[in-house]
Amino acid sequence: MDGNAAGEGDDNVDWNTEDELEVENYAASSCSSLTPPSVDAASGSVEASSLAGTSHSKLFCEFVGMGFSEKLVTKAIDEIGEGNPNAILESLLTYKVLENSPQEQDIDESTVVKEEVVDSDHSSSDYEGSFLNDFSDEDSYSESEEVINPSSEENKLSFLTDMGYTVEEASIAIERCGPDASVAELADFICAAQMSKEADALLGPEEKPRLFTKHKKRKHSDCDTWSKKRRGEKKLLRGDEEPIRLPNPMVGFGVPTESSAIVHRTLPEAAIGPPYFYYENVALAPKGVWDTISRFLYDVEPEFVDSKYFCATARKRGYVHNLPINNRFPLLPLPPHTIHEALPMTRKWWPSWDTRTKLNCLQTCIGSAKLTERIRKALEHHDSESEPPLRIQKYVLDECRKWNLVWVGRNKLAPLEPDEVEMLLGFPKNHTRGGGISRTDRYKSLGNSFQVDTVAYHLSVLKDLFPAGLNLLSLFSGIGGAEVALHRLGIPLKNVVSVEISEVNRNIMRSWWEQTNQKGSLIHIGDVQQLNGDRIEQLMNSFGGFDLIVGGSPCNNLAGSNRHSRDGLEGKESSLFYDYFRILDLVKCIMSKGQ
DNA sequence: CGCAATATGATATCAATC
DNA sequence: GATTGATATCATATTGCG
Repeated sequence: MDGNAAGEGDDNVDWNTEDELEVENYAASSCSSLTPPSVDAASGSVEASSLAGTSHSKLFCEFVGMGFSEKLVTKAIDEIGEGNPNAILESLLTYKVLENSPQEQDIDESTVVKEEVVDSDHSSSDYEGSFLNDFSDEDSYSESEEVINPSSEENKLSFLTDMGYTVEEASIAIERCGPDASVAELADFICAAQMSKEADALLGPEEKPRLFTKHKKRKHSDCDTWSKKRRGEKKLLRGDEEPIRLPNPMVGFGVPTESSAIVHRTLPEAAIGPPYFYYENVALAPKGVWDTISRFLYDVEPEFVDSKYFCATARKRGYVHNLPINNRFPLLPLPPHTIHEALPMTRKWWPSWDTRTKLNCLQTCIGSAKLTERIRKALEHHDSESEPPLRIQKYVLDECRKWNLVWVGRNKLAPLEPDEVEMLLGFPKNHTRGGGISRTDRYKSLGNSFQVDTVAYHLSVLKDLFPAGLNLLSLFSGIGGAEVALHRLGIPLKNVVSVEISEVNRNIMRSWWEQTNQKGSLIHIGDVQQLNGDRIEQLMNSFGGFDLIVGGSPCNNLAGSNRHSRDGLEGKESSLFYDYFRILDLVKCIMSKGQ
């Protein structure tokens, strides 16, 4: 790939590594404006974070043009920074494969490579061609290769078979997706193929959903109308986005206070458990994100719910799950449903022109003292007996809505206290307090958490199904919203495997676990990427599988309040969604094998 | 160094309007 | 149907302080 676009301006970048990972047939078709990548001259020394923020750089386009998926390219660039294209390429080729490795103690200078990567003699181009051709003979695949060569098909293949796919499926996927497809893409492909088996009866094989970004051309109206005729409301094709629409009102399949509840739905065959799964993220994600999430999670339609139907604060979230939806019941006692009920002290100072009855979404940051001072001064500028001018009212209300301010005195507004946030989200008082946790961390942990009443309503159907308790795999546990919800529902927790990167959050959760005298055992794991098939299988063998897998993967690259790196599902943290899918699919496969 | 305070838009949807 | 305005949003980078 050295030579083409790179020749225009960045010859200073050494694209040839020792690894000699050549990518041929570079075609920058998907890039409208192809310009040379703007690589800093001091390539290696550039701090990753300084450049990683730019969303769709030229470098990005270049890699996409090579045939890598957008999500992987973004992830790689985010992890490495644009200053080191070699490392990005390496990362693209190694991504996901290396997760086979259970340990990651020494992270050496080549950021991506956690495991010894010896490869290199066979540059991929010659090798893969022959490999694919020879592949019809299964026996030719030898397990003797101990050295992981992430760019080789063998490892992709073995990784996929480790995930539980058949050799046939894996090899077809490699063939269809191309030699440079990552394991994530391959798994995606196989998954989609499995999911669309039923659809085959209706759709011709050539009209299956094309999940990757390598679409050569867009099949436009013909396909569109064709599949619409067949499928009615839902279109499978990507490219001409038919985004999932958010419901209005955002009540999902039903909430306790509204009568219009859907009590029946038909899950896709591939989605049916065991185990039950429950995935959560922000509803207002960038376009296409929920389509992707839904596609990965076995085509289950997301349930979008605003927590304002459960408590005094809004929280618009999407939930993808395969739980039953009839006979749900809410947590008791019902939490306060209005600001006045939740925060009675504010009523005394609440002006009549502030018509809010619900708070907006509780976030990870709070309004500053400077802001509330500015507002106070603005309000004091007029006659105190009368209402402020409409212009002032609007300014104040805008800021109140933006920062969730409440009235605590005459002309005096304030952000919520941490314990008020705890209460509003359904956590026990002081859940996040003490033990060396700073105030800032409390806001952050709480802002990233579930609204317990909302989640508990969805999980309540499990109470009858698991009267003796359940085994829970909790990914991205945070401060344990799912655990608290199940506990408050009276569903015993037998074994809980909790994966949470933040030590602060792990401490909060362990503290809660001890204070609530849990009978089961709590196993903490730090990093989802460490949770590989072997570890999962070992855990499952020790107590016989998981009944429920809960996870809300990071939203920070999806959330609107992120000014810096709203990169979508391919962002550095939010792409961990794919680990949720990976682990869920692993568990599914292990459990479907029937012990 | 940890912590707190502060400033910093962009994206998406919906409703009204042209 | 296109445009415009209103509204909402599980955040990050930087700076200053103790």
